[in-house]
Amino acid sequence: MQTIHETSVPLPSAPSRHAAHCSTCALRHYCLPQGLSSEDVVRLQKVIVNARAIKRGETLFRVGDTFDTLYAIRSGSIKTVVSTSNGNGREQVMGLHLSGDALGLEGFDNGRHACHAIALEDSSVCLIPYVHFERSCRETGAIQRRLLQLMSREMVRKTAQTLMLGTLRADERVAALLLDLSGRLTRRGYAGNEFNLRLTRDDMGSFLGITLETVSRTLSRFQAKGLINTNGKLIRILDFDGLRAI
Amino acid sequence: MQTIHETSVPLPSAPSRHAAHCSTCALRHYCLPQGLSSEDVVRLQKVIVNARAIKRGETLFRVGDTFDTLYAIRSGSIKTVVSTSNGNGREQVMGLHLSGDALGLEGFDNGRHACHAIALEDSSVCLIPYVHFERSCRETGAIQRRLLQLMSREMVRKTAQTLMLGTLRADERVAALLLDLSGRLTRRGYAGNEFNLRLTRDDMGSFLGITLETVSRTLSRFQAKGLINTNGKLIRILDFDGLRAI
DNA sequence: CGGCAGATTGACTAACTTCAATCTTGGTGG
DNA sequence: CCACCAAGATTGAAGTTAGTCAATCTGCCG
Repeated sequence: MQTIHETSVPLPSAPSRHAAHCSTCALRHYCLPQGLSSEDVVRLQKVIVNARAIKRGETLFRVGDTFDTLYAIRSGSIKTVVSTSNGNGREQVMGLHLSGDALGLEGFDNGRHACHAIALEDSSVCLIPYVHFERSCRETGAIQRRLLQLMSREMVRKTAQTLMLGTLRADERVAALLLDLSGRLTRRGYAGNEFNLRLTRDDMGSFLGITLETVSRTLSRFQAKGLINTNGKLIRILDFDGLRAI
Repeated sequence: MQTIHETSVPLPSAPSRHAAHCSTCALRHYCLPQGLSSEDVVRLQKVIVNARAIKRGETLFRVGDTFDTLYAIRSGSIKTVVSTSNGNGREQVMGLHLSGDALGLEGFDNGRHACHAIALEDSSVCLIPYVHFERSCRETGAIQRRLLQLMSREMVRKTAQTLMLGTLRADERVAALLLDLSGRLTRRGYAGNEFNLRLTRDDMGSFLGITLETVSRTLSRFQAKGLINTNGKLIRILDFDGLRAI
């Protein structure tokens, strides 16, 4: 009954499945179970399928892939990318997802994924077959509520992103990205003032709606002002209030 | 008892199909019931509370309001507005919602609304108390699936908006707005080539991430090129392909 | 050690904003 | 019903920001 659709998941490389039943899966203790009772968590465990590893640069799913699996990042980081329907080839980095984040929720709409998900570093994700998950939602109100909350949160996040693109200037956008990332890392227990930015300048620019040159110039200017210390992808924030004040 | 198409294709079908029993609430025949069996629709009817009228310029809900009700627009149009958390007062029109659209789904996240909803003309909305609705979701898989799909669609829409703000130039944005509106009106059975834009130039600019002057200039340029005919808020599209080609 | 993708920096340019001056329209009170 | 007023729309000119093009520079990986 526990059919795993490995074949429907479009990874070119052989997926390495963990033997352990996802004992350290981020989904179980970060992403979904918040606010669930222990019985509910047990129930949820049953529908979570083993984690699976993807290497840097590999694709977890692509636009148009059948949506039959929810993903939660167990470790690493993943970017999502979409293209203009216009067909003129322009594409944009839409999201940067860290460990504990859910992935693929946009697929509900028409049963197919609406973006590409690409690993920014060697990562591992949990897979949750959607059919099993849906049943759990129906059986357990708390799980259902949690899913709705997750989707709603994703909408709020997207709203913030739209607001950024609609109202902020280039330097404000860069500052906002650094502060957002810092906060998310802190909440995950990592250092919030010094981190390794996995995105290239090109990716950052795409995400922020500016060119890679503007990103580079802005970071240099921040450094000159003593707000940050940057050496390629390694970034250290020296003056949080200064960044917020931009 | 009329059977509503159990279609797996999630595109909103023409509302004219349901126009026959379109007597009271848009939600009942447009927004939610797509893909539901007739028994499910009956079940859904029970939780829908009477419509409520709001006048032009009035606010349906505000940021911070307790989230306990879902809304669906029965007639009219409503804009949603958010402010930068930064507190520097900048705000942006985030969405333009027409009859049949759901509203307020962002409130799941933390139990409070994350935006203002303001009527652009005299409108009426359906109210669905959330507690009742949640129960329906649990009882009926189809209703649950429909809700998830609605939220997912909202995410896809937001993604498109973000993509627009991140990649398009001013004239492309204006063209995209006109075409999007035209398509949505057509799908609702209205004329898609001539419509009354309820947004002010300021609102349009805010939504598109450009200034009202740029909006005005762009519309004038479109008119000079013979793409549209504009007289204040009344807009007639003369050359769809020309607009798409921008 | 060499090749190459990514990053930085500079000079120039295009696009959009800002400021400002009318013009138009819709609503309201006399 | 009309005149008036205020809000919205249009258009012009000047100013800024960010984009484009191009030339290095850096560091990583085989």
